[in-house]
Amino acid sequence: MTDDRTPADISPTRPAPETVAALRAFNRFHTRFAGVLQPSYMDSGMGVTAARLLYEIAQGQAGVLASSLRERMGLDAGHASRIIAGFEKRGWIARGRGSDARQRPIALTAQGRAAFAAIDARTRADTAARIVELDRGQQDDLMAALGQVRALLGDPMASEEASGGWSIRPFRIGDLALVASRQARLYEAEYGWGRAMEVMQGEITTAFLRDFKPGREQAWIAERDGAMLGAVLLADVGEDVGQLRLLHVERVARGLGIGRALIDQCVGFARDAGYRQMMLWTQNILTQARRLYESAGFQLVEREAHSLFGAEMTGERWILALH
Amino acid sequence: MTDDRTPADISPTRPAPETVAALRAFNRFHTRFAGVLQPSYMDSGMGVTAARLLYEIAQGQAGVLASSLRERMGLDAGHASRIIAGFEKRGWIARGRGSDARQRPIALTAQGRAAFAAIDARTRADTAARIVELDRGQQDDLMAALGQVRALLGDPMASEEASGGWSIRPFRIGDLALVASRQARLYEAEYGWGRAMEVMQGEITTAFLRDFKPGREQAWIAERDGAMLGAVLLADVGEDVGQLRLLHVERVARGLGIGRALIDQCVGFARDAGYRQMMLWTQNILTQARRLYESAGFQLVEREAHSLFGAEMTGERWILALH
DNA sequence: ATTATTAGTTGACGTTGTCAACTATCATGG
DNA sequence: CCATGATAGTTGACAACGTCAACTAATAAT
Repeated sequence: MTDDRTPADISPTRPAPETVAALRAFNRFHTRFAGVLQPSYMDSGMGVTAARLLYEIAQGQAGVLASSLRERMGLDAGHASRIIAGFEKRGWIARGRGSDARQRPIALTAQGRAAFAAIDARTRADTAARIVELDRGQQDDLMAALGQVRALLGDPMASEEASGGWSIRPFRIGDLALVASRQARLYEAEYGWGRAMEVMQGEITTAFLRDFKPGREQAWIAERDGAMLGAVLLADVGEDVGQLRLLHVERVARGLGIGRALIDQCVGFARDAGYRQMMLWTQNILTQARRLYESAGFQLVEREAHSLFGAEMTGERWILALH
Repeated sequence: MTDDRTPADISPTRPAPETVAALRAFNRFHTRFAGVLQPSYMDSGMGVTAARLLYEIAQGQAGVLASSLRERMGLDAGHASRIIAGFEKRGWIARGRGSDARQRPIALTAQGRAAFAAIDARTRADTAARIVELDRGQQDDLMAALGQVRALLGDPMASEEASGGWSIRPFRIGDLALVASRQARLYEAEYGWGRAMEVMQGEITTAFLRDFKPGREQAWIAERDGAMLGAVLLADVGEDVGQLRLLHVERVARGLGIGRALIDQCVGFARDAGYRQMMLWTQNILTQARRLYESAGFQLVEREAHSLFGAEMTGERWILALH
């Protein structure tokens, strides 16, 4: 786990001009790409705003209030009112009465669902058509990059979305090297640990892959929409002891309980695999990680000062009995 | 180098539903994020369209024709005409006469440049404000992800942009593990070489890092806006022989001459460092890479059949005398 | 009971964007 | 050279989009 950065580490650096330029260029690109400028949404005969509104109605709970939609989309009350009235006239929605008689809860009719489904299918096909030439691997890359952008730009939806939330899966080809890369950069940025740490991470992941014992060992990746949020390894160190290694959670994903979930996944697997004990090494300055280990039941059994990564610190060994 | 995929490998797989869903979700997010819906661009008193038009005028050559702008932006002739007339009335542009008397080439006046600069600064500040909380590393991640998205979604601008084009730089922390990850996934997707290859890549990069000899060894990353497009390593194998290792170019970046540039960089460095000879191992089925090596002056000196990565293939040793 | 607030509607109105008609110029081919 | 057609840009009519403020009806606060 890689937390407890010192204040200096998280102090908001003023964004670099290149970053700002890149983001602006991307914004221009995407505006064109998404075709937001086009007035008629997918030739459906309604404007983009109406289409977005219909989308919100269709996705949300039946019985939404106009005010909630308006607020969510930043729409003018009058404008929204007219669009909604239009939907009603077309028979797409029905409006009832709420407990509050001023409210007129909106629900899609069967007809409305059909209309939305038609538009939705059209959009989906259109979107799909724009990425047909991407193979499976490139699609994964795309999803990861999209997820990364959303996470970094702070999309509040990204964390709660139906499609999304995060999940944990076993590692696949290329994952472990990516873990090593992320960790190397993360520790460098947060603690200034340099190449020594990077080499160690490379050695750990490569050795893990080379000697991988299916059923006895495993690595897990926490991800959201294909973007890696964290990872952990379980290695067999003999004598029925499993070592938890390379736990980390990306900064953008902290506070979601991912670290704990990864530890639980790891410990659960080890227990099922019949290990007698879990073991891990960590550093005293990784206090957030230490808290996690402690709360998962690990106990500190050994400490040793060293300066493997430049600065002086204390390595710690923690164990957890499994039976 | 990783080319010459068989037809089966590049056959356009039908996009997976998750990918389409992720892209659509991203589109919704970004539409909101970029605020394209807002009618007045940055409270500048003009609409988004006018703002975009002004941007195009300011960015392009002086003396642009309205028709060119219109066509580029997909604008209605009448609409554009009125907006441009508005700019002229405000004194932001001056219109001359072209060789063709129908044309009225547009040029920004000093006043127009000032007005644009003001808006541009505002936009830049606004954009910067949205990413202030990102540290340097996260900004790099963001740029890489943005570049990746643009490349994968096929932004024609992405390749030619002033900011961009691609460039080659020495490796930094975390780069080599990323190279290993990308290569593992690439070879897996294109040739089905599995874990054996992945382990090899991990071993090569880790060993390189562990025994790195500054001045004698180096690795280079080709990138565009922070997104890795390719890489190559130069390793010292003794007796004044330098080995070129792990050359690869991402699919989205092929055909730009990046492979050749990486080889040249590598060979140039080796020559300057005083190596006597360059050497490399490759596989017979990587015909695109072989062509590159050949055109760079390498000569095939040894072949050996093996099946290290599953399928039967022939490993090849190529050398290049440097003096 | 008075006052303020909230959900939603309606009318007036300005802005944005579309379409077609229009002027002025240029290009081409007999 | 003239007829024809295309092109650059303008203009007017008009529909759609969006904003603002006034309005109704119901609820909440005191």
